[in-house]
Amino acid sequence: MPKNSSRPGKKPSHKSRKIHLEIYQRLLSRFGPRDWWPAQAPFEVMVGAILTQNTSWRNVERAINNLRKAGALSPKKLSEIGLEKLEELIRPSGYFRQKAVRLKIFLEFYLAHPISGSIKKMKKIESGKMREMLLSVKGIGPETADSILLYALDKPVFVVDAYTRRIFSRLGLVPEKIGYEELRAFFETDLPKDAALYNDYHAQLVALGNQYCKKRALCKECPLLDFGKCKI
DNA sequence: GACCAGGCACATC
DNA sequence: GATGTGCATGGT
Repeated sequence: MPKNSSRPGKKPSHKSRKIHLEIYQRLLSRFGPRDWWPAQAPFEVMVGAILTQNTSWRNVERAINNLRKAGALSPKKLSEIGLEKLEELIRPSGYFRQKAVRLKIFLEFYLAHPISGSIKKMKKIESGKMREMLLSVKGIGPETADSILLYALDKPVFVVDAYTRRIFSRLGLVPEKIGYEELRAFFETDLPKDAALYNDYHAQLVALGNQYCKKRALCKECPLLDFGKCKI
């Protein structure tokens, strides 16, 4: 099987599905529907997915606002803008030199055949194939690729991030050093292939992570504290 | 002032 | 294959 495109062929387990749905319901009743990246144009979501690499969303918003104010938040404008100007605009998101280059490389990919700058064309490409294509772009790793697939293209791909790993390993449901693909399969194997569910579930986990599951434990009032056996 | 945040590529062993 | 390192701003 090609690298990164496989889904381990584990049989779905009703028990784990039940655990997921119970966790999700609990988060949903605490945080309400997260409505993540709802009104944003898919292209903005893709830019945000790159800018948010290892960075708080607050800082990404500043960078995106700068791009918007400069009229640079379109594929054409963004590809025309100079590298130094782009660096200046996205500076608040951190790693600005790296990210400016990554955005430029991504734009080349996005504007060239077979996508030709069309979200519609991207959506038509089969999910696994699109994932492979995204992963072949320098600067796009698994989480960024999956964020684009799920939040920009509505593909049912579960996004795994640092919070996901921390939360589920602290709950004792997965090993602390579980790999990205393995953790993704932990969700995708046992849940229906439902982009809306994956979208909100992941957003709920980030909400939980932000408030109650930072590196330094913030467990007080965590809605999952009594769930399973949290190790903290 | 130290630590952390919605990663990734690359070097080294 | 696993582990370490550089990249950088802004909040706590």
